[in-house]
Amino acid sequence: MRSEPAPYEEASMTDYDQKAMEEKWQKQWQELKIYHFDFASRKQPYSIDVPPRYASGPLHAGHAVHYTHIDFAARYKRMRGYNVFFPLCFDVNGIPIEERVERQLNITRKDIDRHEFTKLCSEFAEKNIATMTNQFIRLGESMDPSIYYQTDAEYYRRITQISFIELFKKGLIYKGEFPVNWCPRCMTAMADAEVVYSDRTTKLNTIKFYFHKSPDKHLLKFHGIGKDSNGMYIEIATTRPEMLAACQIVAVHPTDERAAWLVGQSVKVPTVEKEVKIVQDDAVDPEFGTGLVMICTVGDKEDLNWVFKYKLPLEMSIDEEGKMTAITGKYKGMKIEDARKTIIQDMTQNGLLLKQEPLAQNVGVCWRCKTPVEFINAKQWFLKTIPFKQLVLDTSDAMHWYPQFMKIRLEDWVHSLEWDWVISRQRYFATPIPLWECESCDEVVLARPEDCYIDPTIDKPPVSTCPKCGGHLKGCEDVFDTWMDSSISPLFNTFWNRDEKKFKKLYPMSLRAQAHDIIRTWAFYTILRCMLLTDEKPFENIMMGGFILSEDGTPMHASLGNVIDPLQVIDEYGTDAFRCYAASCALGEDNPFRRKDVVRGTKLLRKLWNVQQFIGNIIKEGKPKKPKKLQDIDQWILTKYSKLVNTCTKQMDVFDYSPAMKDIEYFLWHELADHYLEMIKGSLYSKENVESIQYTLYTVGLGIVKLFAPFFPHITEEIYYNFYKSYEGDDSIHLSAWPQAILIDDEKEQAGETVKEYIAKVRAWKSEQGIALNAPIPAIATYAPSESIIRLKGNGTIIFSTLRYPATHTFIPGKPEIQETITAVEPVFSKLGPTFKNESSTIVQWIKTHQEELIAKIENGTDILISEIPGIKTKTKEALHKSGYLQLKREVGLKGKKGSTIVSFDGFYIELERKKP
RNA sequence: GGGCUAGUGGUCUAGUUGGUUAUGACAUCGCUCUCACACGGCGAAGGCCGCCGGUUCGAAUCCGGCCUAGCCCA
Repeated sequence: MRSEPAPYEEASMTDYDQKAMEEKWQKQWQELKIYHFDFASRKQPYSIDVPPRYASGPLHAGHAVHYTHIDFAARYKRMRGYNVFFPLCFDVNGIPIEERVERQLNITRKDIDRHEFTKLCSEFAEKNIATMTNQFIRLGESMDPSIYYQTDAEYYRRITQISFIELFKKGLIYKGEFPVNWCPRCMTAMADAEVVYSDRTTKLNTIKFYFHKSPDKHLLKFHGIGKDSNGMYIEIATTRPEMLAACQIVAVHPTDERAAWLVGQSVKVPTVEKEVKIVQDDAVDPEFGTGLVMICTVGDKEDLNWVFKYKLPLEMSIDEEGKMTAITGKYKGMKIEDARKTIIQDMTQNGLLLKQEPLAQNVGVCWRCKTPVEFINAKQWFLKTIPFKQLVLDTSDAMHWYPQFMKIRLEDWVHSLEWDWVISRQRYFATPIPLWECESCDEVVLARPEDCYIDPTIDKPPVSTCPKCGGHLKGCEDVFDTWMDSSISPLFNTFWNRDEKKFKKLYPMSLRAQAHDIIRTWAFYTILRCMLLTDEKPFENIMMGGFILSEDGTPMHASLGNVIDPLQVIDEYGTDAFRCYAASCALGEDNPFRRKDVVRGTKLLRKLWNVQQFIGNIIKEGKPKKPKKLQDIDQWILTKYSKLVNTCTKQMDVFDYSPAMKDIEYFLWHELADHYLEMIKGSLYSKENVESIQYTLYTVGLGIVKLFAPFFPHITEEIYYNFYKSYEGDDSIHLSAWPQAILIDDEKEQAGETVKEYIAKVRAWKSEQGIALNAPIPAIATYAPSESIIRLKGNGTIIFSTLRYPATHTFIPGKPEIQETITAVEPVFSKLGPTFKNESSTIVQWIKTHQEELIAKIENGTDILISEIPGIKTKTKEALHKSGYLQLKREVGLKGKKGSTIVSFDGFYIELERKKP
């Protein structure tokens, strides 16, 4: 059981039902189609390359926050007068969907007809799309369904295929070999997602590798080096002795004491006629086995990294049936397990095996049959990537990254690239690769672009036989990596290859929004593909969302049961409140889900609602006109408001939502509600300066609703309809113009601040004294420096009515005749430090320990020369107090004039009639 | 193992051209129903700013090392 505040429905507030209100607007916005991108518009487009949501399941809170961040941008830009392109879209191709379908139905894709299977995948995805479309609406996202797309539709796959054909014609596509995860039992290639990990115990075998040329005997003092009648050898521990034939290299850690002697030597691989070199490498774990590692192609993923680092040949010791290949010599054709047993027997007989010990191991196995996964070589299609590293880096430099540091991740990734992009998959549910191959001569026949979308497993090639040798043409059964589809989203969105006019208008797109986990995929591949096809960057700005973790700070995982359903949160607190949490997440940073911030959102919304009720009541007679003269306090709040508009606009421009919302919130809650509204109430009830106040309240009230509109679309729309729409005329606040600064007057702002502080201090004092805030105060006079008195006098009405001062109260420049005592003397560090450097700590120490002496001297009007302080060598004639090295803390004695009491706050002294006993 | 990011009262969080007295929220404890809001207002208590070292007169802030967490490493 959670103990939580009562749901908002039970709130005692009248006319405020967030849930009903949100439903009402969600429905109405759909009917009014207010988020429609208008191709005919003359407004400048702001186009957003939205992440097409992957259709493998419903949205969780993390997705909800990401899309909400994008929605903030869309709504803000709409109010700034842009024609916003914000498509509703889904990514549908790919392995994860295949995998979910297989698991759900407990089948493999090979169990049924290929096209039957893709149909099941499609149906599965459609259900999720329907669910998510509804989720987007409930989240208040302003996506436009009229520019909808999904990546598995023929209209989209067609563009994927055409883009491939163009790249092929440019000579950027080639066929090569590449290792894939392979289940030897199911005889199928596997995605990483299909590999599960399982703990099992295996045997670690320590094997002799003889030196090619026996080195110096002193090496024998090191561990892992031995000698027998056949010569000197190194000891290597391995769990996969059957892979010895594929051994390419032996590695040792560079800090290993043996490294200097071993690196560069050659050793003989047991059981096969082969010599390999010893190298040093950081990735070796010196603690594992003997600290010497044999690197095979390809035992595991780590081996693959070494293969590319040292450019080793891709030799395979295991074939697709899980049998040993020809390179293993006498073990050829054996099953893996049998080969391992036999080779161990052989090595034992030949004295090559030193020891065998049990080892707990975490191995990758096929999720279905639990057979350990192997790597085998498969024919794959590649897109040339390595030659374009610099092109991608230059392009990323030409874009604005938010936050900036995310660009470093892309750069790191690009620098670490070792091989080209494998774009083919041995899969079904994805875009078919649009080509045929000759069964006799391997000639490739491409599809004609005008024939796309095309499925070579069904459709006929453009020519009936191989143009080269007349052989039979076989349709390509491989499909594209899903990133081949999604990495052309900017091209699809902008009508590339379909409508040159629209393309020119929309490309490059204004904004790419995505999360940081797919920088190396989506961001990288998009930049690469789009540059290769258009020679221009795909977008101007890229905004990178962080990760949303579960409430305890761990990542959300279905298996951990900690996935947060945004709709549940919305059901409980409302969409606008959820969006308050979303806004509180800084861009690019990982954030745990904070229920408290949602609850806080409900409070903020309520405050906004209440303030607007108050304002609405005051402006109900009509749209106030700008009066000839605005009272000071109105100019003060208008200046504050204008400055808020300026900072907030700057923040929204760079997606700094969290500080923007905080600033608006602070203004609303404190400056406007706590101070301004309280200050003007008195005038309002006594009908003074009403026009000035009405104008100010209308301007600031409407402005605040507009500033909040991108964050809280529902409540702001409701308030707009209730109080402002009849005067403003825009059909929706979301179609209205973003506010502008209307008055910046620093002098009036200062005056207002003085009055605000004065009133706040007196109100706080009343509260402390237990005096009701609306009770009169017997204040006789206020003393303050003359510039403060001028400011206070200029706002006399406000002060008298707010604080309920008697009409006889007067403002007097200067100080009253009171007893003022110095209570403490403090050093001014920022002045002492730079002047006296090393000696400043001595001075500070002395000040702290000689308080009474100092206070006495200062009160007498004398001072202390710095040179008088013991231990000070600096020659200076400066005095501590007069030269400004001290700050005095004063207290006002309560003994004022007869019959009165003095209260003081910094700089103000208020003389009060003494309470009658 | 590598890259990036974060580590601040019980919980969450703001805070970089270095200035000694670190922001706010939630929770806790006082006081207070005042004509938009008691789901409000006023106030109090609560911190070796992850750890260690360095630079500096002075470090949450700059530098180095370490620990912990998140994402990515085809």
